[in-house]
Amino acid sequence: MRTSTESAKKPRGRPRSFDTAEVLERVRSVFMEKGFAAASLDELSEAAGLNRPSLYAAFGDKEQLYIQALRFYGTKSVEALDKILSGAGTIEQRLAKVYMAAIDLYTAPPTKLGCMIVGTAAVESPTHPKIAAAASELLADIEKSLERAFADSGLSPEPTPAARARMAGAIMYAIAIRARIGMKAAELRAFANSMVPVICR
Amino acid sequence: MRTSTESAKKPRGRPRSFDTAEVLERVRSVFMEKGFAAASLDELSEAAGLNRPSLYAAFGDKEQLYIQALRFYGTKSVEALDKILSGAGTIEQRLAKVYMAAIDLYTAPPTKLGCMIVGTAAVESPTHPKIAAAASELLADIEKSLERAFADSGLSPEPTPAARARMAGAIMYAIAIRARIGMKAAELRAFANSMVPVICR
DNA sequence: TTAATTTTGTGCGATGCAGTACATAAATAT
DNA sequence: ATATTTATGTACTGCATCGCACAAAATTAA
Repeated sequence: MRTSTESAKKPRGRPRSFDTAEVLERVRSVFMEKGFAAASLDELSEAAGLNRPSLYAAFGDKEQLYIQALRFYGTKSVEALDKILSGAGTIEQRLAKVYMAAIDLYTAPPTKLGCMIVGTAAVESPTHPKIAAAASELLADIEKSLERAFADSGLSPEPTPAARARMAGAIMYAIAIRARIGMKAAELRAFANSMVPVICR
Repeated sequence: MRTSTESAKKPRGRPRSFDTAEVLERVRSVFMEKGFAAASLDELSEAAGLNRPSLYAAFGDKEQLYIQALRFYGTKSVEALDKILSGAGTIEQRLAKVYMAAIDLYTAPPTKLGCMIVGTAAVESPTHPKIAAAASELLADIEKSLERAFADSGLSPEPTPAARARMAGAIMYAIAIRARIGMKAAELRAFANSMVPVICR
């Protein structure tokens, strides 16, 4: 919780002209559109609104910058997921709500970019172990959140909460892939809605 | 069916020193490891065993080369899928066999690269519409193959064959993603096996 | 044997890119 | 005020990369 905007004491030198969270958000959108490898530092720094040396000083090299953007995105996503899952309604209703929110996000105009983890981090995993580790950690967090929800929801213990969570996660990843490749939101919604009762049977 | 190796008449000029299928296979492995954007033409031509001008003359630019490698991979995969699905055994047995074969492929040493469509084509889709189209077509072929198998398998018509196919496909994509990010084969197998009865219920 | 045709391979040119040095600016501490 | 510290911005340096030009090689047609 030390993003910026509210630092306790005055930091000594010239103050930064940017907000860390906003820079990560803008950088994230470039990475999500182009992927890690195809995103150039020129594009990234232009989108961020600050120049390369400032980017390097604040975030390190391209890989470190990417990982911070990924964690930023992932943490926010997991929080949103937790919030919906711990809200009101049956587990079916909450899971459907999660999928609808994800689909809205994945297919948001102007271009349907899917999910950053599934859509961009996975490619780099074989060549960038740190990216793979961060992605793997985030997917684990997502499934932990789902597992908690299933554990607390009075469903039959037959498919274990962990198994249901893996399944629900798999459906989410598949939606993200298909969104990025171009499937329409309506089809994705129909698919997701058809899967909810299967997962919660 | 005009790959090479067996051309009817002598083609006039200097004969090619390479086999198209083998070049596509080698190129594919580079693309699968690095992804489209990070794979350099130097790496590709070195792996292919021929130099850049020959690559260009034979396959066009990087994007065209990638698409041909993708189609080559995809077509072979769909054929293998069809073969297993139209083989002997209950639908549960055949689907499990499909997953085991996929997991073997996705986690093959030395590095676990998952599936080319899900693992590398998806990233480029927003910026390369032709890649998106090819990937989308291949995923559709995969699900058509699955749908045929479910339609011919005496399962209850309640979840329609199309719905079962989308579900079975989703599980396969999720396996591919997790393989690429680093999940162990044993875990993937356990997950796949737990999903088979759910899909075939 | 000569011409025509296609592939091969060296090598080049223009561009783009990641990362950094250096001078300038803006703030706090003394 | 002066010094110190941190951030900004211009400009630069190698280096990798893509795509192609051009000449040599290998084959068939005449």
